[in-house]
Amino acid sequence: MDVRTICLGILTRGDATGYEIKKLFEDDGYEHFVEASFGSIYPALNRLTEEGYVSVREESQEKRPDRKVYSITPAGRTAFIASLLKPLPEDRHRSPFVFAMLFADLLPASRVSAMLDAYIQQAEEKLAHLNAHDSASKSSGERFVTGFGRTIYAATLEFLRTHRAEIEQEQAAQAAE
Amino acid sequence: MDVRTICLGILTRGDATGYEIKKLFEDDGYEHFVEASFGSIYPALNRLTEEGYVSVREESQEKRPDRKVYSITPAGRTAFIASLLKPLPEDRHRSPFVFAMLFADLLPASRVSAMLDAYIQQAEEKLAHLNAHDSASKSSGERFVTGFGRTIYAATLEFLRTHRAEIEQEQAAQAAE
DNA sequence: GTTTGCATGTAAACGGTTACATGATTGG
DNA sequence: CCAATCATGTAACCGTTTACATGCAAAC
Repeated sequence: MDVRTICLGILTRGDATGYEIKKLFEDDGYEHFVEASFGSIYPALNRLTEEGYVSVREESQEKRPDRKVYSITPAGRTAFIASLLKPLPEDRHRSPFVFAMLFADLLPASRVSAMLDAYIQQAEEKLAHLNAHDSASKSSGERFVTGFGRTIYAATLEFLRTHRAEIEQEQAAQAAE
Repeated sequence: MDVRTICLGILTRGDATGYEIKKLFEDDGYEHFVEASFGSIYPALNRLTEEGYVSVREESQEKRPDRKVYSITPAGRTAFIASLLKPLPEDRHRSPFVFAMLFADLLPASRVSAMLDAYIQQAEEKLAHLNAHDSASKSSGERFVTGFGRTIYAATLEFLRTHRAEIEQEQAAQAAE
């Protein structure tokens, strides 16, 4: 899913600035599934404007920088929905952590434990973040996605806690050689 | 995790050609966590050779194209382990499916159901692929990773099956308006 | 007084994918 | 006969990240 489509999607929920688009994603916990940086959002928004998929109005603010508030146009809405009707690209998961675990036997036991600790802590934080969100005032799609995220993180934590010993013990054996 | 590091990692398990590196990853089910295409593997291998992290020997074969078999050098092994001792980059998950579910209310009910069906089927296939693999003749790290994958796919399927109605019903309500 | 938040943008660099080129063999 | 497997490689293209530039205000 490219940044263009992501921007259009968010704008179907209401007007927003480029800055807000980024914040919205982070606050709502969707950054677990889709990402975008400012360096890609701003150019995407400019291109969408040129193409007529969004419109802009500039707002001057006191004590704050000027902002450009974007609205999706009917053409943009149509294009967005069309993009969801096309076959979706497959998921991509890249996990340096999992890759590293593959080679646990080459690493010092302390490093493996540290990696596990860090990864577990991150998962806990992400889960807490998802739980912190009130499920009220959300569409069913949003509740579904939040629930999905919670399920994945919970399963991840459960697995890591019950199985970490299996690679940590291997380490102990190695070290004792 | 860049392709260079991935190649080095695989070569710690034994010599391989660029072609085999790709196949190994797919067969072992690691493509769920790390990806690499030929277009990135071959240049990576050439660069690693220049840098002295791997060595090559060319093998002429009858009835098959020539192959270049790569071996990791001591320097490569050291560099690989060093890369796993540095702080790991964070996981990246990009799921066009999850993104689309966020906007289920904008789509025809049939499309939402079709997306769910397709995603569930894919998860089933990936899970079956992981289960098909004998856990014998694997390092503890490999068993750990395979188990982790199984857990995630199982949790995914469980969630989707028990919660899909929540977004499909919304659709029904919309359609009835 | 430094960091954080608000706010937009550009440019270079990067890493990677896609498509293409080549070509023999085996299996369906 | 066609598709798949084996096998390597290049080049164009793509989207994105990173770093930088700017600047004020509020919070700590």
